[in-house]
Parts: sequence; structure tokens; C-alpha cells
Amino acid sequence: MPSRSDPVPPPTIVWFRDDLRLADNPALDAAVSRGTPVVAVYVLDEQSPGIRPLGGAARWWLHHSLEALATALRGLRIPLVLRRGPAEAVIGDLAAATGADRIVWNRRYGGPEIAIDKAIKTALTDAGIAVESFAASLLYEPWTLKPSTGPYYKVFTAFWKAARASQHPRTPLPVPDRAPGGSVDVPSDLLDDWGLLPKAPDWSGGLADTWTPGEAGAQERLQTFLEGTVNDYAQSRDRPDRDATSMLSPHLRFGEISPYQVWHATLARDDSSGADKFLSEIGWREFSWHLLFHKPDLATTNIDSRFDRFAWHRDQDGLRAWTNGRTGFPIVDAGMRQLWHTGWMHNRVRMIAASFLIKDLMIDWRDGEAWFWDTLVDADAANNPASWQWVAGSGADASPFFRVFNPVLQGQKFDPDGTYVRRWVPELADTSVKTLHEPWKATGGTVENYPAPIVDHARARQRALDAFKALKD
DNA sequence: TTTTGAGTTGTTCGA
DNA sequence: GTCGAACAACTCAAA
Repeated sequence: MPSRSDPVPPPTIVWFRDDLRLADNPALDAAVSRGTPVVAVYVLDEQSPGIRPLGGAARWWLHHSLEALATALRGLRIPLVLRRGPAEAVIGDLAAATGADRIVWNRRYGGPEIAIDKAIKTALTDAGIAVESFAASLLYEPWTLKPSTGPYYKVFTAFWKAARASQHPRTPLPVPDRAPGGSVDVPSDLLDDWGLLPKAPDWSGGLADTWTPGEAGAQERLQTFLEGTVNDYAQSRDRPDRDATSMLSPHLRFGEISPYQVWHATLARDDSSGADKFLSEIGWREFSWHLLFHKPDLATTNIDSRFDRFAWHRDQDGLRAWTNGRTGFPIVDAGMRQLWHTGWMHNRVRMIAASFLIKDLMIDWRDGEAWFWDTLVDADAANNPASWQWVAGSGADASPFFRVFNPVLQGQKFDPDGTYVRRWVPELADTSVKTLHEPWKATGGTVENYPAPIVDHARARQRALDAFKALKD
């Protein structure tokens, strides 16, 4: 037992970033296991070079997730210090103020984030403070998988095959024990002062109705998914009218749950083809980060540079109709309204909506990516741009240019009863299922309050095929 | 070095 | 109604 006169040992700082959880958190685990006081910090960094500011929906999520994290950490006797500013300065100040002799974090994989972390590591090490980092948010860190030819994987199937053959993901760590109490008392910002929540207008009601940010909410979502439809997942995942997907994406985005936890829980529950399919979606997340690591400007630059000369249409009216969910194509509008209301859109509908923007309207995929970045609760620096480039055909392993989704057929195929459309487009609630996905064919030709289609899809498709075909010359 | 098989998610057309 | 082919080559990754 330490006596009163013992000097307080220097604390360890745990820097939380995209890993807002206690369980399976290697950095936190390492800090607590030292047996000295622990200080946790989260830095809202909107100033370091290259950092992309969070979108509105993500800011809402972050606020609630940090609240949950602070509460959970209190149970471990660890204070969560909130600081705003450029990370290098903030972390340096905090290390000095606390007298910490060690700082730990879980690694990040975006270009600017890697540069920041590297600079901080150098500065702290030079100052005699130990730095240790861990793998926590990816099963396969981007540099650990390399094809026998070429610098990185550009085809998902090969990537995933190599990944699965390389190693089995480690077993998740439990929630650590309580840290020893200490007299570390560090001032913190007030979360409310960060202004992460929307005001005037507060558009977050639909988000609050849909989600429970935080580690407990993430675990609950995983359990619900695993108890339900995993074995049916391969078939049902494409149906936006059913609750057949895990909806774990925002929890994974903020690291409230780790892919290791998802991996092991899924396999413990089920080893069917549904589980396999679900895990391959985890694989797509890994693949996107693999791409971002090797292409840090993924959000701004076409992987296929031929697309640099493509004459995207500057169609403000079209873009506005799309963002507002008023294109006149029910499945597209339903998706865009689901996105606005809940901060999330079903994967199948994301593809349809993205294809419509890019191919039917010929609007730059970056405009769509930016809208999703602002409105999705799950957008991250890798998956959002990688997916948009995939639909555009400019990305790795991309969709061929002649693949143009037909919003009517897609609606009929994946929302056959119209349950999804009726839910999100109330103007169409009473429309017969026969014309629900092409309401311009309804008796009378129009549906009250619902817009006429802003393009003729057949003609738009041909226009897109011609334009994209010309790219290869 | 060269060869070979393969590549998330579609649509349309004609037989 | 159903089915296969065409759509466009090209690049990737492994043998």
C-alpha cells in the first residue's frame, strides 16, 4: 500500500480518437495495466493541416458518444479531458501539465492523421515521454497486406482472400480494471461549449429516434443483429424494406465497437454463409482503409485519372432536387429522405441514389460524397469516398461504366411491396403498388405534391453511356 | 517474363 | 416469361 507521503506517480495519458470504447481498447488496456493514474483525453482538432471537419450528423453523434464515454470512464476512475485545438499543441500542453511519462493511443490511417501522430510521437519522444500505439480499428493494418506484384491491393476479392489467409483476428480484450485513484486534476472544456449539437434549427430529432450513440448502444445493436437475421443476411441485406442489416456502421465509425468484437461475436453465433457474407462487408471496410492509406487523397482525386477530364454537369437544380429527395424517382427520394431524417441510408439505396446522381444527372461524384459526408452518421474518410468512386467507375475495382441502375427496376426488385418508399415518401403512401415506383404512370399522370421525374431515365442512361464511353479514348 | 483467369451489387435486347 | 449475350476492354494478381 502506498503511504500518504509517497509522491504521486506520473500518469499515463490515453488519447482517444476513433475508438470511443472501453472494451477491446488496447491503448486503454495498456495504460490501466501500468498501475499508475490514467488521464484520458479527446481532442477536437479542426485546425491541423489537412484535417477534414466533421459533418453535421457526425458532430451530433460525437457529442453523445463523448458523453457516454465520459460516464463509462468515470466508472474506471479515469477523467476524460476535453480539449479543442491543433492536436500537437494540445497533447504537448497536456503532457507538460500532467507530468505524464507515457502516452498511448490506437492508430489512425488517414494521411493527415498519420502525419500528425508521427510529428507528435517525435516531439514527445524527444521530450523524454514514452509513446506507444496499437492496432485497434482495423483487423488488417494497411501495410500488412501486399500483393506479390504491385504496391497495394486494388481488387477486393484478392485483398480479402489474402487477408483471411494471413492471420486470424486476435481475441478482443475485456474492459480493463479500475485505474488507481490519483490526484491528477486537469481542466477540461465543457462538451456543451463545443457546439456539436444543431440549434436553430435542431434537425436531430430523427437521429435521436434512430440511434443510441456509445458503447452500450453498439453492443445492443450487435446483439440484436446476431439474434435476428444473420443466417438470412446474404439474401435479405439488399432489402431496404426489411431490418436485415446490422446498422453497426456509425458505431464502427466512432470505434464504439471494434471489428475484432464484431468478428468474434459473429463467428461464435453463426458460421453460415450469411455470417460469411456479413464478415465480407467488414472486409470492404478494411479494403477502403487499405485504399485510403495508399491513396490519401481518395476524397478529391479520381483513382482512374481518365476521369479528370470528364465534363461533369454543374447542375445546381439537379443537385438540390437530389439532396432534398425530390427527383421524382421514389426509391431515390425515399433514400435521400431516410438519410436526412436518420443520418443513415440502406446500402442498396445508397448505390441507387449515387448512380442516379452520377449517371442520370452526370453530377460530379465529389458533390455527392460531400453531401453524404455532411449528413451520414457513419461517413468516414475511407469508406465514403471509396464507395462513391466505385459507383462512378473512377475507383479501384470499380463498377463498369455501362452499369447504370434503373431506379424503377431497382425499386420493384428490392422494395417489391413499396413498404420502404411509402415509409419515407408519404405523398406516395396511397399509390397503388403497380405504379408506386413509376408514379408518372398513375391514373391521372401525377400524384399530388410529388414531383414529376426530373429526367427521362432512358435518355439519361444513353447520354451517360455515350459520355462515359468517350472517356477511354 | 509471360500467361491466364478473374473482376460486389446491372440493364437491355433479341431469340 | 425466360435466358444468354452484349455492353469494353483493361487491369490486376498470381502462377
